[in-house]
Amino acid sequence: MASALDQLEVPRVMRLSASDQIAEALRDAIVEGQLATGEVLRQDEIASRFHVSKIPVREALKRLEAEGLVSFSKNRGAVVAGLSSAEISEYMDIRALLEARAAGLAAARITDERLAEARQKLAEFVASQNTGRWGELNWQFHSTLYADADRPILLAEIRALYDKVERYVRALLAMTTQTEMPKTQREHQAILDAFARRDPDAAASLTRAHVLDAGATLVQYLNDHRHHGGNT
Amino acid sequence: MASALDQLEVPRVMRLSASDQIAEALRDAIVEGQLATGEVLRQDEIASRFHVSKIPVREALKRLEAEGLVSFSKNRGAVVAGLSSAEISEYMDIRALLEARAAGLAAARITDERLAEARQKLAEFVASQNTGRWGELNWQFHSTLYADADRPILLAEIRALYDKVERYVRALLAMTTQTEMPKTQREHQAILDAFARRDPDAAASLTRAHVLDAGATLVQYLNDHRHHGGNT
DNA sequence: TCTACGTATAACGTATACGATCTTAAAGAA
DNA sequence: TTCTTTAAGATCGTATACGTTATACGTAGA
Repeated sequence: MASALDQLEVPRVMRLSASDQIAEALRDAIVEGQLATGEVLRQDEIASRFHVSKIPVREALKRLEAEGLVSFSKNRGAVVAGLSSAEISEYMDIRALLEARAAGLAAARITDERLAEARQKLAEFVASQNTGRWGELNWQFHSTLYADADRPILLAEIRALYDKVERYVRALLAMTTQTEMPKTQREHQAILDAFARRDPDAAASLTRAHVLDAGATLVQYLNDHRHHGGNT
Repeated sequence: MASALDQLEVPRVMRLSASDQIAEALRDAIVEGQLATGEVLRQDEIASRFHVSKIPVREALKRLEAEGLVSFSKNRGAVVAGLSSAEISEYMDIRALLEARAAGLAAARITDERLAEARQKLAEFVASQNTGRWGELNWQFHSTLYADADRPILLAEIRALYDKVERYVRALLAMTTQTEMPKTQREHQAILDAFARRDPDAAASLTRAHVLDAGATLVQYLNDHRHHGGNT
């Protein structure tokens, strides 16, 4: 059945619909903190920036509203949603539960190859000087560890939670570079060691503590720096 | 500032945007199982049924896609999303974690009034002959118990998980009415008793077991009745 | 009869258009 | 001056319109 057609690379332009592409781009911008909380998302402006009409823009915004990243007010459009410190605390608490579960499941079954991969990611993280990439490297390290749990939905839920708080974590990391980083990396190493021992209970409890610690640090930082704990 | 105008009830016909109303209606129909898995959701048909154009319909469908209740194929439109038994198992596992957390938090701080309210809901549930309302009554009982946890986001996450699996739970309940119901109600009573004792650990572990048990029963039922474990 | 191709029809995704609502700022009243 | 009113402009939410893509069916050839 081999033929010259097998060699043809189909360009497959337009892999995603316009609304999906816009949702992706806006999500990235919000998650990375390029769009600040409360910023108004004017449909016509976004439309012309992407060279499309408002229709796919609105569909993208509706999707992001469902994801909790933007919020609509009737006849007043969409703004980038923000989280109060209480809400962030809740999300980190839920993350701790889900990540501990994923860690416990994965630690019992992680392969040597995956372990090596996680080691590699952690080394990249430690070596990285680019603070802008820390969020991504941190995610790659943890998600690699969770991969052998073989729980795609659990992983997706964790990722969704990650996206909601990522901007706040970034803001904190940008401040406390040398203060917090060694502790974070010690925790990472301890988690990796627990996985290497195939110790599910240790992996789970260290992961839970790691996330809760990050959450507590984050909430304290926000309560200190936000004048009186508002959100919007 | 008082005037006769204050007494006028504004009809407030357009309380929600068209797309939000349609999203609500479609979500209810999917969650209640009125729209079967795989059913095609034709935009023009839905639009004419609601007396609107396709635009708000598409926005509603995009929102439901983000919620995981429908799925789009490019240029082929939307269908009601389905879950494999593995996916249902994952969701129930996550529910068990989150509901146990909510139960543990709430049991420590539940008020007498709330406890009475939960007792009332459970009595309604036990007395109800209308199997169609069981899903709602079950939710009301559990969410009443969780209310004093004062964790709105945790509660919303639990609700979202509930919505994803509700149709499958319903399908099961419709079958095994007399077999499973006494056990379920015994578990409900035990949970309520744990709350009454303000025993967070018992409330959490009983709730976890309750959800996991429902999940296991559900998955077993589906594996027996779905010819060879497919989804869609 | 069966397979491959071509055309028709239906549905999708998006652009354009338009009334409705909100915002802003100027004009007028206190 | 300061507060209220009002009119203009901007932005939203949705209807209509249109090109594009998938599916179904009929037709030609083996």
